[in-house]
Amino acid sequence: MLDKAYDPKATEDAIYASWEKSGAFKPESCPKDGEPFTISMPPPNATGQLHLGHAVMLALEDIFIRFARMNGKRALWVPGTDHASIATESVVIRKIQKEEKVTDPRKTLGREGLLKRIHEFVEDSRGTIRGQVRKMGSSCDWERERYTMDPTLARTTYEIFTDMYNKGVIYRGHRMVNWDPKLQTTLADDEVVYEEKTEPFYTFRYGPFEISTSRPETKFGDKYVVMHPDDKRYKKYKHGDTFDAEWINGSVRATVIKDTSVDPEFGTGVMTITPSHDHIDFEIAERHGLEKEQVIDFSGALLKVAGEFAGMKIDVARPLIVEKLEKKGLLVSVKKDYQHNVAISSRGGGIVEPQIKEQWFVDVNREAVPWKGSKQSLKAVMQDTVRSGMIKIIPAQFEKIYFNWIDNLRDWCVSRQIWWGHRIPAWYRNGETYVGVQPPEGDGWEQDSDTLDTWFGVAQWTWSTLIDPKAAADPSLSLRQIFEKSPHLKTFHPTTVMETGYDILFFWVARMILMTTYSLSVLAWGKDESERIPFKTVYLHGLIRTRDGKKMSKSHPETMIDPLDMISKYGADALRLSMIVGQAPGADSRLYEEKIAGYRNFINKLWNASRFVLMQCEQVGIDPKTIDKLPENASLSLADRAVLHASECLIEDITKGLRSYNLSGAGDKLYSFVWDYFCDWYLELSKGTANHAVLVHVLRRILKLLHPYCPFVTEQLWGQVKKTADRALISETWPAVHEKRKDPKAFMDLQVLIDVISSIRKLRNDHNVEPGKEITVTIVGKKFCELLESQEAHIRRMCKVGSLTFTTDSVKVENAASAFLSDIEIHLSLAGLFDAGKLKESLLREQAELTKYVSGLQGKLSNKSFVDKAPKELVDEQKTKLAETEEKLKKIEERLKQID
RNA sequence: GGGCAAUUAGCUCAGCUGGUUAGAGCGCCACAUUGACAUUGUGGAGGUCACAAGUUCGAAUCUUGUAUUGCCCACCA
Repeated sequence: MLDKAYDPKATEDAIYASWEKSGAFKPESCPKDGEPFTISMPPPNATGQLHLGHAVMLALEDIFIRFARMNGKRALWVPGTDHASIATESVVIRKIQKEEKVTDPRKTLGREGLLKRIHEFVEDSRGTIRGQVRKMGSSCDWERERYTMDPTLARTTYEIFTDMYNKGVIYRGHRMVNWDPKLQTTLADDEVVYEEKTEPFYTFRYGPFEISTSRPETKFGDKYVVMHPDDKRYKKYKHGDTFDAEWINGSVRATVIKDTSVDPEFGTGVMTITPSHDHIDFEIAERHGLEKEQVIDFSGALLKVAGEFAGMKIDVARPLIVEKLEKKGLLVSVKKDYQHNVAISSRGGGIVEPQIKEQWFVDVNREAVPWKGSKQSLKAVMQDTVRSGMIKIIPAQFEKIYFNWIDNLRDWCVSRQIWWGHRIPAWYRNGETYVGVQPPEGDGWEQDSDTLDTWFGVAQWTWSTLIDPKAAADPSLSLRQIFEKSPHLKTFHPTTVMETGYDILFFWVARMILMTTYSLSVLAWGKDESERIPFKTVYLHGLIRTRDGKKMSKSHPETMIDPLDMISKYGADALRLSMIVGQAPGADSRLYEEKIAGYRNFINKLWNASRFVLMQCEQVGIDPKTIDKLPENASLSLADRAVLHASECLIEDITKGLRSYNLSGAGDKLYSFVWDYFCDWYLELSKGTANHAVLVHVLRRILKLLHPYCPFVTEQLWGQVKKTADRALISETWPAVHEKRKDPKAFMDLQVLIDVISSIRKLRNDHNVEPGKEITVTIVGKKFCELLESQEAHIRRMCKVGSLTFTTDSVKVENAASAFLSDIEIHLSLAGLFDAGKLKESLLREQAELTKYVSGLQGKLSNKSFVDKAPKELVDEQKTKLAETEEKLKKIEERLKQID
C-alpha cells in the first residue's frame, strides 16, 4: 500500500533512471511510421548552474515532447550545451584571478594555456548541467547530446563562414565598434548598456561658431563643423567653406559640412565631429568622405594629436583641457546639470569607447540567397519566412517586434577579440588573405587572432546537431556530401518547435533563421523553401520574476529561487506545474514558494486519490492491475456514467489545448477536474458503492493526461494501476475519445444531485445546525423527484440526513429552512433549532438578489431589438431563466408569508 | 525619440472569436475533522473589470482618447 503522503525525493531519480535505461527517450522507440517531432534544446551555457529560466524551458519542452511521443510521433529532443565564449572566458579568468592571485591570466598562461584551463572548467560544468537537466525530468535523447565546440559543429561553422566569404556575404572592413578598453575587446551592440549620468556640458568658441560637447577630450582632431543645410542662422556658410580657428593646441583649418542628421534645435545647431570615436560622426564622415583621425588609443589614453596631453587617460585629461580652453578665452558656458546616456559595458562595467577597427561582418543586404526563384538578401529572407507563415511565432505580437527589428538591422559584426570560441578561419601573409576550413599551405601565414561571435556558430544549432559526426569527421567530404550522409538531418529537420525566452529572440532566434536559411539554401539542400527553415513554430516564454515583479539577479541572492532547491523541497512535478499553469506565453510571470507548495499539495491530492482507489479495490479483493474492461453503460450508476462523460470531454479539452500550445489552460483544467470533480464529487459519491472498474479507468485516464505535466508522480502511480509487464506510462498512447461513453444526460443529472447536496449543506451552515446532527429533509420536485429518489443514499450520507421524504405535490412546511432550485424545493425541518429571524433574513436576502436579477432579465426581454437581433437560442434560454426565477420568487414569498 | 504590451478580489493571475448573476489559487472569517488526503473538508466575506467617450439589443472583451506601469530598440553632439 502507498504511503500517506507522496515523497518525490524517494522516487524521482529512480524513475528517471528507468526511463533512460529503457530507451524511451529515443525516437527509435516510437512507432516507425510516426511523424517526426523535433525540438532542439536551447543549449544552456556551459558555465555552471541551472537557473529558473532553464527550468521553465525544460518543463515546457518536456511537455511538448511527451505529448508528441504519446501521440505516436517520433519524438526527438536533442540536448546540448553552449561554449558561450565571452561569458565563459570571463568566468574562468575571474576564477583564476581570485583563486590563484594571477592579475592577468592571458599573459601568464598564454593562449594555449588559458584555453586548456577553460576547457577543463567547461567539461566539469557540463557534467553538472547534465545532472540538473535530468532532475527536471527532461526526456531528451542523451546519446545525441551535442556541444557547440564539438568537431562536427566547428566544421559546419567554418564551412559556412568560408562559403559566405566566397560569396561576398562575409567581408572584412573598418567599422565603428563598441570597444571596451577594460576588457580589451569589442562588444556587440546588445552587450552595451546605457546609464544616465549627469555631467558638465561645455560650449566653446570654434572660429565663428559655438559648439557644445560633454567630451572635450575627443575634440583635438576636430576639423569639420557640421550644420543642417536648412538652418537659416548659418545660411551664409556654404558646404565646403574653410576657415581658421584657434583651438586647443594652436590654430586649425576647419571645413564647413552641411548634413541633415544635425538637429538645429539642439544646442547651437552646430557641431564638430570626431569620426573615430562616435557612431554618428563616423557615418557623417563616410557620407562626405572626410578624414578620420584616431584620438584615443585602445587602452583609453590620448594619442600624439593631443600634444601636451598625450598619454593621459581621458578622465584625467578632461578637466585640464577645459582649463586650458578657458584660459584661452574659448569657453563660452558650462551647463552643469546636463543629463545624458553613457555607454557602459555589460560585461566589464567599464565605459565603452567607440573605435574604428578591422572586423568581420555579415552583409545582411547582399542579395546572395537563392530563394523563391531569385537571389534575395538575408534580411529579405528573414522577413519572408515569418510573413509567409512558414514560421509562426507564439505569441503573435512578437512577429511585429521581429519585423521592427529586421527593418533596423545593420550588418552583423561577427568577430570578437577573445580567445575562447571558434577562431576565425582566416590567415594573412603580406597583405594576402586566405579563408578556408583547412589552414593554407606554405609558410608565413598567420591566423586571425579573433574568434567568432558565439551566436554565429550556435545559430546553426538546429541542423548542425543532426549531422552525422562520422561523416563530418571525413575531410574528403564536402558539406553537401555530409548532408547526404546524415539521415537524421533529413528526417528530423526542420525542427517542429523552438521554445525559448523572448529575451533571446534577436540574439538567437532571428540569427538561427538567418544562418539556417542561408546554409540550407546555398547548399541547395531541401528543394522547397519550407524545408530550409530551422523550425516551424517559435514558442516564447517570459521572464520569471520575484513576487514583487523584480528581476531575480545574482547580485541579490535573496531574490533568487534555486530550482534544485525547490525540487528537493517540493518535487520536480510541483515545480513544473507552478511555472506553467497560469502563465501566458511571452508574458513575464512571478514565482514564489507558496505557489510551488500549492502545486505540491495538488500532487499529493492526486496521490491520495489514487490511494483511495487502491484501497477500495483492496477491500473487495480486486487487483486494479487486472481490470481491463468497463461494464456496459446501462449497468452503471449515475455518478459512474457522469464521470465517464466528463472524462471523455476532458480528453477533448486537453488534447485541443496541448495541440494549440495552450499549456496553461489545459493544465488548469486538469487541476480542477482532478480536485473539484474527481475528488470532491466522484470519489465522495463512490464511497460505499464504488464501481472499481470505473474508478480505475478514470484514474488511468487522469494519469495519462497529466503525465506530460507531472511525469514522475504519474509514472509512479501508473505502476500501481497497470501490470508491470505493460508499457511504462511514458511510452503509453494518448487516450482517444469514445463517443459511446459520452452521456450528457447523466452528467446533467449528476449536476442536479450536486446542487441539491450543496444546497442542503448551505442551509445547514446558514442555520448553524450542529455538525453531525441528523436532520429531516423534504424534497419537492416535479421533474427530478424520481432521479433524486434513486440517489437517496448519497444525499443521506453526504448531508447527514436522518429521514428524507420525496414528493411531487406541494407540501405545507413549518419550522423549516428552505432552498429553491429550479423545479426543486428543499425543506429542512428544524424542530428545536428554528430561528425565525435568521430564516427570514436569509429568505429576504435571496429575494432581493433574485428580484434584481428578474428585473434585469425583464428589461432585456422587453427590449425589442434584443428579441429581434439576438440569437434565438439565447432569447429562449433567457425566457426560461426568467420563468424559473419568477417561480422561485413566488415560492420565497409564500415561505415568507408562512413565517409571518 | 520609435515600437510593443499591461491595468480584473488584499496578493498572484485566468477569462478563446462580444452573450447566464465576472472565475481560480493563496490569504482572510466561521465551522468541521478517528478510514484517501491537515499537503484536508464544508460554508462565507471580498470586484462600478484603471478612467472617459464611442460602436452595439448587449462591452472586462471591439474602437478612440486619457492616466499609470513595464519591456524592447535607437541614442543626441
